[in-house]
Amino acid sequence: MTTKTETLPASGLIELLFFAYRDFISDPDTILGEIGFGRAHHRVLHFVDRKPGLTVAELLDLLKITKQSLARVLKQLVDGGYVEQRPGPVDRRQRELYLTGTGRTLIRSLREPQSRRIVAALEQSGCAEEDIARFLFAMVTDNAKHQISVLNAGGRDGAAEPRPSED
Amino acid sequence: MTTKTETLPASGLIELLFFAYRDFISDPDTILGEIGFGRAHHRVLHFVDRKPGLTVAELLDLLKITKQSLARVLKQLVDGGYVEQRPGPVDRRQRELYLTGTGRTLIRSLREPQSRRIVAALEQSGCAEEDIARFLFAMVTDNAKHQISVLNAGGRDGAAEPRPSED
DNA sequence: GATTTTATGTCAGTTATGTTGACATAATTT
DNA sequence: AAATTATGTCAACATAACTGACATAAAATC
Repeated sequence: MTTKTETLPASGLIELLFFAYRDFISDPDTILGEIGFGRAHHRVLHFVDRKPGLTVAELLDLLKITKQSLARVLKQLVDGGYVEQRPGPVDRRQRELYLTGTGRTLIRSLREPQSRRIVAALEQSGCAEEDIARFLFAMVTDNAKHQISVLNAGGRDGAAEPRPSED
Repeated sequence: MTTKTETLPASGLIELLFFAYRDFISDPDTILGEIGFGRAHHRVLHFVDRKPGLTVAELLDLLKITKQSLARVLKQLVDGGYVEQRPGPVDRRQRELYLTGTGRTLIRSLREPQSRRIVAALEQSGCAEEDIARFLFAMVTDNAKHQISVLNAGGRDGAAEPRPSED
């Protein structure tokens, strides 16, 4: 009789996710390192690009970090001319965040290798992007599901975005 | 004419990977936090469990961190009775690493919520585990592909594991 | 109009996890 | 006997997170 080695279902994917995410992140990390930035800057650039004009509070809610943590990287991004702050047109306490041309160039250069890697992986694996998207979407918490929906609904044309209660 | 918004292929997956990995990590993070450990401990526990008896050098190569970084968390894991070190039977300079019963219990409790989340996501998305596995495997670097293969080949029965050059 | 709440910023200290460089020890290899 | 290797350790440092406390200006409420 063999010794029973308890293996949970789908545990192979646990390890694969670790490696995949690590390598997925490494390309932009290299670029960021060269200009003295890190992942924190990357995330800010990403979301400001995804929703131009979003406020500091909205960004904090997406990143799930404290304002003190955000302040440091945001200051560096503003000082470096990657991000612009404008007072909110309706509530002047708010700071709306926008990427500058430089900021847009940087986020594009960070996304490029990631896009390449994903496209290559889709091809190599023969998987459909939609399937992977559905799986990854199903992996996130309900709160994140909602946030992603809002981002994809796109605040481009003033679609009245109802801001539901967030607890 | 509308302003052209450059969007790279598969860029939706970039954001989804960020959210999915963050939420995937959060369950074990909570458990770890309660006993004063972090992700670094998690990773060590995972790989020692995956390949019982692996050496410090092998672990460093999997984690891609320096020995000084590893030393800190490894010491805590050994002192806490989660990991055991035994001199290598053939080369007594090496330290083979093994989980104790406590260590195995802990890594199982960390894997459980992750397994649950993955299983639920597979069901919700209607995706096959094999497809996701193929995609994630395709996402990693060649070096990691090799490491994963070795781990899955399983060093259980003395299969002579050829250790190829690693540069 | 005065008070309270809100959005944001800032100062100071702490923690987790990584880094580099230098050196020590014991065991193996040459 | 000498050199190399596997591991450990000391010290200093960086990044990105954290908590707690307080400041300011604008908006909302009483």
